This record gives sequence, structure tokens and C-alpha cells, in this order.
Amino acid sequence: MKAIDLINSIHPLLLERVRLGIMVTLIDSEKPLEFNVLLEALNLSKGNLSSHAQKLEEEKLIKVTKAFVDRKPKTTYECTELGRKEIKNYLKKIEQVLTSRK
Amino acid sequence: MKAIDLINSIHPLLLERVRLGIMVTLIDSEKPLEFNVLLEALNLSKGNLSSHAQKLEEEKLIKVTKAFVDRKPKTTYECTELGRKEIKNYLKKIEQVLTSRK
DNA sequence: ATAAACTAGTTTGCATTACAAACCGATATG
DNA sequence: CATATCGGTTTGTAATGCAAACTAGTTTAT
Repeated sequence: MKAIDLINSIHPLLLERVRLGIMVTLIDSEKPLEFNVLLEALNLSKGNLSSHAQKLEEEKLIKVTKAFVDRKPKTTYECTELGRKEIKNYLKKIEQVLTSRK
Repeated sequence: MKAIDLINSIHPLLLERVRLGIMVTLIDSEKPLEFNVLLEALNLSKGNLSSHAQKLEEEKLIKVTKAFVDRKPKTTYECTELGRKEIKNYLKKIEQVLTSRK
């Protein structure tokens, strides 16, 4: 398998720092995380987190849940099965590239 | 170590499909490759390859050699030590993220 | 009761980046 | 000599990323 094929199989949205950070942090946690938790963990501006999360949601890589708690809006994020699958594929492909050279 | 720190340690230029492809292809080959070889291997437009290669060169991740052969210009690309180092770091960090979850 | 300040995000506009079309200088070809 | 070809680079446009400004509602202070 050629290097370029490995790389082309990586989900486009995952080749970006913030989004990769969101995914990995969500997978790490194993439970849904709130907006503010992600915000602090990743040290982002709110707008930046909001827009990247929207893109990940559109591609079904994460699930976004909006609810009112104590009369205030509360948004939580969690990784979907597809998200986990794509991240695993990403890592697997990168590993293959790794082991194909000394 | 937190996921975000791993990700932040990845060289910015490597979080992009074409550049990652250039790097990995050059490392694979172990000998310098010509413009046209990269062009075909990665299926790019000439302008796209040219500009990405320039960026990688500016960051010293690859070395670009220009010479006239048979009276014609010939540009070859090879990976630098720094380039190898950064790719290895990239892969190592991604691996760490991989092994930190089941 | 009203205003001011805080919470929890989203929308916007600008700055950067990526990409391919158009271009360029030199060589080979009819 | 003109026209096509080779080996790229430059440039204009489209897409992306980012934070400042905005929205919608809540709590606190006056």
C-alpha cells in the first residue's frame, strides 16, 4: 500500500489541530463533556470551539446534546461510534506508515 | 500527559494532507525524488506541489535541489533530518494517544 | 422594577491557507 | 520561425480558521 493511499483514507475533518483535540479529548473522557470543560481543556475561544464542534457534528463524528439545566442552556458533546471508528482508522493508518519504515 | 499537549507538539505543517503525503513519500523513497515523480505519486496539480514544497523547505523539513540536467531544469526533493525527526515525533505522539485508550 | 453583569453559546467578518489556472523561460520539433 | 513541450512559479479565487461582536436568557445589585 502506498503512503498516499494511507493518507487519503484519513477523514478530512481529522487533519486539523482543534478538531483532532476535540475528538481525542472526548474519547479520553468516555463520558459526555460540557462546552466549558472542552473550552478549558483545549484552551480555545468560544467561537472556535462552537464552529469546529458543528462541523464534527455535521459529519456525525460527535453527538451534541442541548438541554436546559437550572434554567440555563447546557450543551454536552460526546464521541459517536463513527467518530471512534474514524479516529481508530486514522491511528491505524498512521501506524502503518510508521512501521513501514525503520 | 494530556491529549491536547500531544497534539500541540505536532509540527503545524504536517497537519495537512498534501504535505504529509510529500513527507511520507520522500521518507519512503530514501533517495531524492524529482518533481514529476512526486506529482504523479501524489496526484497533484503542479502549482499545488510547488507551493507546498516551498513551505516544507522554508521550515527545513525537506531539501530542494535545483540543477540543469541535459540543459533542462530539474528539481529534486529529499527529506531532511529535521523532517524525519518531526515525522517521527508526529507518529510517536499519535501512537501515544492510541495506546492511552482501549 | 430596572439596570448591570454574568452565563452559554452562535454568528460575523477578517486573515490565512489551499488550490488550480494562467503564466513564464527555456528547449525540442515540424 | 512558429509552435508545442518541459519544468516548474506566480497569481487570483475559493475555502477554512479564528476571535470579536452579537444574541438570548439569568442572576445580582440598586
